[in-house]
Amino acid sequence: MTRKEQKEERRKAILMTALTLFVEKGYYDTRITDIAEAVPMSTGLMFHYFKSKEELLLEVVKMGAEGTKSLRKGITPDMMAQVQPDQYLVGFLRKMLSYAKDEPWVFHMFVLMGQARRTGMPEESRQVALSVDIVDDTAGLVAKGQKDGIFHGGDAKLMSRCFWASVQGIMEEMAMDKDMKAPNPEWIVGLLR
Amino acid sequence: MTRKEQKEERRKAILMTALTLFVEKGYYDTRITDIAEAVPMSTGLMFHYFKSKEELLLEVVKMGAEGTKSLRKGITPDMMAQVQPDQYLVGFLRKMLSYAKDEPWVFHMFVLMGQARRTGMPEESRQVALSVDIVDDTAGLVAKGQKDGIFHGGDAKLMSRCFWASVQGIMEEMAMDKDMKAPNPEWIVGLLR
DNA sequence: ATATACACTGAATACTAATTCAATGAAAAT
DNA sequence: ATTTTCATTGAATTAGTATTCAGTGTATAT
Repeated sequence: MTRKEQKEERRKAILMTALTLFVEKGYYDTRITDIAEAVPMSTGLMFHYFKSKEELLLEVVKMGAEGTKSLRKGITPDMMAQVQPDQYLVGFLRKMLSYAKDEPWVFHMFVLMGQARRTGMPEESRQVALSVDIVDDTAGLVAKGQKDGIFHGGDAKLMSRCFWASVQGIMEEMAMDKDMKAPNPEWIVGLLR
Repeated sequence: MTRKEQKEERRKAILMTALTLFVEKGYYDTRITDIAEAVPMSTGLMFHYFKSKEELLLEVVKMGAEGTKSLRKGITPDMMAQVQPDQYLVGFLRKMLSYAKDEPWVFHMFVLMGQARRTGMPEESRQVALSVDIVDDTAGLVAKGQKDGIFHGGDAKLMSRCFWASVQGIMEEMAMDKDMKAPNPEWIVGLLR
C-alpha cells in the first residue's frame, strides 16, 4: 500500500470517528482530543490531516452531501413511475432505520446532515448541508401522491418539510438511545396519508 | 416596587432572553455577552443574577419543568374522558403552534426542553428535562385511542415517543425558520391513526 | 440629611480547548 | 547504504470566553 493510500485511509478513519462522536455527543461536546483518542492517534496529528475542528466537520458534511447526491443519481425516472410515492418513502425509511443497528454510518450521516442544516453549527457546514435539498425533491413525490389520492391535501412543500423534520426528530431520538426500537416506517408516512 | 421584586423581574428578563437565544442560536453558540447585550445589561452583572452560564441554562430548564408539571395538573380526568385522544392531541398541538407567532415563549420552551433531553447539554439540565416525562403520559392516551379503534396498533410507548420526537423535529424546524408556515396538527396526529 | 446596601460597570483574570511546533523515528526513494 | 520525506508525538502556545473584581453611583432605609 502506497503512502498516499495509507494517508487516505487514516483520513477516512478520522472522518468516521468524528461522525460518530459528533452525532452521539454533539459537535461542541466533542473535543478534538476525544476524536484523537477514539481513532486512536495523538492530538497533534489530527491537525496533520485536517487544519481545524471546523474543517473536519465541514469535510464530514461534504462527504454526506456527496453521498446524498450520488444516492439521488441512482434513482431513475422509471423507478419513480413504477412504485407509488408512499411505498417509495416507506422503503427508504425502512432501509435507513435498519442501518441504525448494524451499519450506523448512513444513519449517523443522515442525523448529522439534518443537524447541520438546523442547529448552531459553523456557517460553512450549514451552507453545504443546505445545498442538498431533500425537501424539494420529496415535494414532487408528495404532489404525485396527492394526485393519486393516496396523500391528503395541503401545501406539498410544507408537507414534505414536515415529513423530513419528523423523520429527523425520530432519528435523533434513536441516535440518543441505542436501545430504542425502530418505529414502523408506515407510521411516519401516515403523516402524509 | 420593592428591590426584591425588581430583582426578580430582572431575573425573569434574563431567563426569557436566554431562552430565546438558546433556541435561536443554540446553547453553545450563545455567548453570555450576547445575552447581556440583548437584555440589556453589562456582562459582569449577569453573574450577579446567575453564578454561571450553566446555572442559567439549568434555571431556564427548571422553569420549563415547572411549567410542564403545572400544565399537567390542569388536566382533569373527566377532561380526558370527554375528549377523544386524537382530538386532545390535535388541540394541544394547535395551541402550541399558534404560540409560535405571537407569544413564542411556550413554543421556545418546548423546543429547549426537547433539546435538553437529547443533544449535548450539561448533564444536570438534561436530568431535569428528563424528569418531566411527557412520553409515558401520552402512552396511556395512545393505548386508549387504540382501544377505541382510532389509532393503529403497535407498542403504545414507542408510538408516543415517535409522536413527540416528530413534534420536536417540526418545532425545531419552525424555530429555525420564522417564515415557515405552521403545519396542520391533524397531519402530525396522522402518525398515530 | 446621612448612612447603607446593592445594582451596576467594564477591564483584568482564569480557564478550557484548539492549535502550533520542535523533535523523533521509520518507511520510501536514490 | 544513505538520504529524504513525512507520519507521529506531546508539551507549549494561543485564542476565545466565562468569570471575577475593585470601584461607582443611586435608590432605599433610618
